[in-house]
Amino acid sequence: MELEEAKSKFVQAWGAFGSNWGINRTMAQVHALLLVSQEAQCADDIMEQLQISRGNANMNIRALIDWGLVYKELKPGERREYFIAEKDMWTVVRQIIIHRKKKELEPALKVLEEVQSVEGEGEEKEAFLKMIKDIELFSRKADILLDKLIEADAAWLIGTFMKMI
Amino acid sequence: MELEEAKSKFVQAWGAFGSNWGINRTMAQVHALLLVSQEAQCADDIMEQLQISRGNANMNIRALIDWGLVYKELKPGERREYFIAEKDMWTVVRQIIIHRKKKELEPALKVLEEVQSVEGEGEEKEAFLKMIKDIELFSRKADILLDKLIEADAAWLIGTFMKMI
DNA sequence: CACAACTTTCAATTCTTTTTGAAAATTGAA
DNA sequence: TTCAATTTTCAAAAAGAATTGAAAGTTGTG
Repeated sequence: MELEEAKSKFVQAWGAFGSNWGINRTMAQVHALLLVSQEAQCADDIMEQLQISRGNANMNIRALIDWGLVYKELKPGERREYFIAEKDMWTVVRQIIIHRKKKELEPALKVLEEVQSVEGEGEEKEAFLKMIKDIELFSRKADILLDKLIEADAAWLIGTFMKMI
Repeated sequence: MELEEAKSKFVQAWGAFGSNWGINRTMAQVHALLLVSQEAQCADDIMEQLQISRGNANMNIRALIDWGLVYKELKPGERREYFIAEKDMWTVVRQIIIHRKKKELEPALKVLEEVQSVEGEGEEKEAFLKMIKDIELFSRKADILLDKLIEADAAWLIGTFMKMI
């Protein structure tokens, strides 16, 4: 396989992979492209390589910067912005955890709390409350675990992982 | 809050939550509905409560059965099929892990292996290979960890969790 | 076998999300 | 300040995913 073919295959696969996990396909592709690019790329480079429009490129680059997965790189004497990906995988995963936890797990916990304010009594209500509390317990564990992961460094992570298995 | 209101709120929220994680909204809603239903429900019950068509209900019930999250319950002397949700949260999570791991993590690992067969030499190729191997290493760790989780029982899980934090 | 009760399928439709592209805004240099 | 280079915005269009509903299929009973 040629290098360019391999890169392209990786970019495509990463895009498909991302879209199954609730991450926009193009966003995942831009990220993958920057991961396998040695040089910082500008908007036009990305547009050309992925065959996407300027607006699309811009939106997804912004989102990636917002997620902490991509950085701007300014070249002296150039107006144009260049972009590079965060290449440390543990940092990448950590940033994704931070973002998705805030956007999805925390609101879910909020709903679980809210619906516990259900009134009245009876077997039906008790069964409902038990189920909700069960889910909440599980989610809180996940929440705490993710917090630990976020603040952990790679070495600790590997160590814990080894002990676990 | 009324019990019915609370149930409905939970069902809606669970649906939205699911769709952010690459799980069809209706599938998540059907699952949530069955989770908070004391009695087994038939297709018509589900159609009515979620206001969805027969085809939609059928497809998503099948998918849930396929994922191991819902079971059929046959009542003596009745043709009609009734459905109940798996209510043990750890089993629910485990089933989801099994399903998504097979559908997404394993194919990703396959791509990561494939693109390593890149030919030629040079700095660019080496950098690409390093990045891919890095991602593969990480993914393999996740793969092993998930396997452990799948075979773990709830008690072991809690224990490991406690040690971890 | 014939029938009614129920389930499954799938082409057409609807809904949702993503993408485009041109206009507006911003920026830095002269 | 003006201008050209560049980035950002956003309404409209396109693409993609989910849903409908009616027809076809299946199943158990008499």
